[in-house]
Amino acid sequence: MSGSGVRGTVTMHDVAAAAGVSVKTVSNVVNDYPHIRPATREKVQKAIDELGYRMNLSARSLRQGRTGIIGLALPELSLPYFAELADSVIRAAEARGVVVLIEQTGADRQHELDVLTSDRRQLTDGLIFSPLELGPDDADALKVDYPLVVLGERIFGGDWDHVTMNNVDAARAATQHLIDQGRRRIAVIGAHAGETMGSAALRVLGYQAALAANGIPLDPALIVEGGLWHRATGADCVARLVESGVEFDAIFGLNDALALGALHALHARGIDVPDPVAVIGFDDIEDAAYTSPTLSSISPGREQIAQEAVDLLLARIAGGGDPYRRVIADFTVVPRESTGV
Amino acid sequence: MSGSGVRGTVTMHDVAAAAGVSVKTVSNVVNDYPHIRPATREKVQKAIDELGYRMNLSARSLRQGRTGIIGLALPELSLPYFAELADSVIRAAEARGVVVLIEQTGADRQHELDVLTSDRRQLTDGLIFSPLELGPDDADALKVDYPLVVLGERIFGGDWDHVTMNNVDAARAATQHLIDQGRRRIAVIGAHAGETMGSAALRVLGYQAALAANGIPLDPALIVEGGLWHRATGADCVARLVESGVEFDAIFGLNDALALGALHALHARGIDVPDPVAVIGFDDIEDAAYTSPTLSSISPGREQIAQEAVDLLLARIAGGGDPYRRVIADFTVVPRESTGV
DNA sequence: TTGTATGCGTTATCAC
DNA sequence: GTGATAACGCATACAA
Repeated sequence: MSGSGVRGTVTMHDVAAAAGVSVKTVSNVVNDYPHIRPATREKVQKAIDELGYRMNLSARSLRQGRTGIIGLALPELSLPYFAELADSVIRAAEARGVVVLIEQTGADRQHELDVLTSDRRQLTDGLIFSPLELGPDDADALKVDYPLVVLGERIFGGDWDHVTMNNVDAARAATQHLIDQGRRRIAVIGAHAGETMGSAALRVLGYQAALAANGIPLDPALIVEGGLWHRATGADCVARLVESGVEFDAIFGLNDALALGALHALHARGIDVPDPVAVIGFDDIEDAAYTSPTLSSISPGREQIAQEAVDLLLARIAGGGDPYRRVIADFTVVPRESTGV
Repeated sequence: MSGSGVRGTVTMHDVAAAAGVSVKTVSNVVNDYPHIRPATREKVQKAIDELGYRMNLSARSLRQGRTGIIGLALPELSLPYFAELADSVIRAAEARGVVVLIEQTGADRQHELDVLTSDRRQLTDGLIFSPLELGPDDADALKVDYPLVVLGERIFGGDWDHVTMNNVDAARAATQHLIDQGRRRIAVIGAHAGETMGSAALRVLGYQAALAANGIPLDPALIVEGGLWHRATGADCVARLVESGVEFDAIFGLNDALALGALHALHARGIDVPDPVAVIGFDDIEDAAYTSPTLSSISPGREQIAQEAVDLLLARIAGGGDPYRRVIADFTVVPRESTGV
């Protein structure tokens, strides 16, 4: 009866006793230590099976100083892009034998700072961090003493690994796509006024570059501010755009949630898509393929980002003092009905 | 220099030495033990701050037999309903001082079974489990020796806590809502043929009950099978429905993803919503408020489900041998444009 | 109110 | 190739 059904009761000692070996030998077996006599291994395995032994991971963590858990800090899972990113990160982690602890920062600056120094960092071997509010001034806060991989381009050049995409080029490509469809009065929604390094600023830069490359004058009235990149913000941006009376024949949503909100607001006002107004988003979330009309977007290579991030983090955890790396994921333009393709 | 900046190097012993007390006293302070002399507490706190002491959670876990982590097993985060559920669970957990480890089962039966016996269960104090494939025959697999809260109504009457909603009544209300708008030929998409206990079966039951209560004959041709409740499945169901040539003036998507797929497929065929075809979904995901037209749905009290689940699990972890509970969350009908309201 | 000593289950360092 | 034993850092009887 001993231990059967009672959680965590069977220890290596029990297995060792049952198999007539020492605990070290049991440890060797469960850890696939190379030099074990087959007969010994078999004997131990038999005892393990019969007793239903499960390793106590807390004990192992204490001893090794590692938990086998990695942290993933992101704004919120109810934003489809981050839900899909989390999905990919969890899959990548599972394939590599680690599990993922998710923390939501709610796009709150203080919360983003807290997550870096939280007690929970004790529980994880490293952190994949996708900040939304921290900026260049917070670089010091990111100088932490555990393995860290930062997603996005908000903060450059620190002592940590970085996985991002080329926001400028991708936004330029999105804008160029609209221009290629004959659009000249292209509004961009979700801009962040004071920002210089965030995704918003970089994507607006790409937008401006595309206009310039095509000799299209930049009209500041077409750049619409919008804080949180939620659907509601996108709808609100379009409302303000329409009320302002400025003419436009296309909208570039700085992410898909904004673009979805835009589609909704345009529909509510009886403005058809793609004519007279074309719409493109950014992120290529699953929704984009199912809206009416379907939403053109930029696919940021989410799977690649997730895998690179996990690989970099695990390499860092494994202890390489390698130079910090900066991985730039590929993107592609995904044309759909909302841009008339 | 000792330990500063080097992770995990400062222990209770160091703090005790610095403060001139014993480790037990340090332990008392960090655990808010009531009877400590203020002067002592202050002295210890000062040493903690100066040394930058952080408790080693692995050591605590080993000692206490608890990790402070709860597991959440769900099909996949890229399904919006589950992403939003995870969001709510993480918030509820955080408010109660525990963190959440998410595992995706991919709606795969074997994977759902594996998650119940995985090594990872060693890492969590309990599990909130949302199965999609397990059925009544798998009840034995759910007889586990750790705290478990099951979401949904797939498996009844075991020795575990249960949080669900009244699927039958909710589906009846959804159907009744369509009937109230004058619909008589109501198709339902996403049905599961052999199933008797799952959400699909229960919701179809509610659908049938509503028809019967209104004297509307049941036409089997209006019940469309659809395995995975993804958007693509919803689109496919509608395609088959249209091709079958059967007349219909409304569609009840057994979840919102199916309904979104249906909206997409109807739009692609030039069939307007809500006239001639009204559509209602189930789950009330955020998307529903932003589709064109907006999607009527059933709100399942997701926040309530998450909080109840976490509370039940923590109570069970805390050790109550209380009788197993079954919590039924409230639902509401949310009428939007897709049903002509 | 605080200190001492022991053990949680594992891995690692040595011997043998 | 395998065994004895000492940590890992904390919580808790038990003692004082």
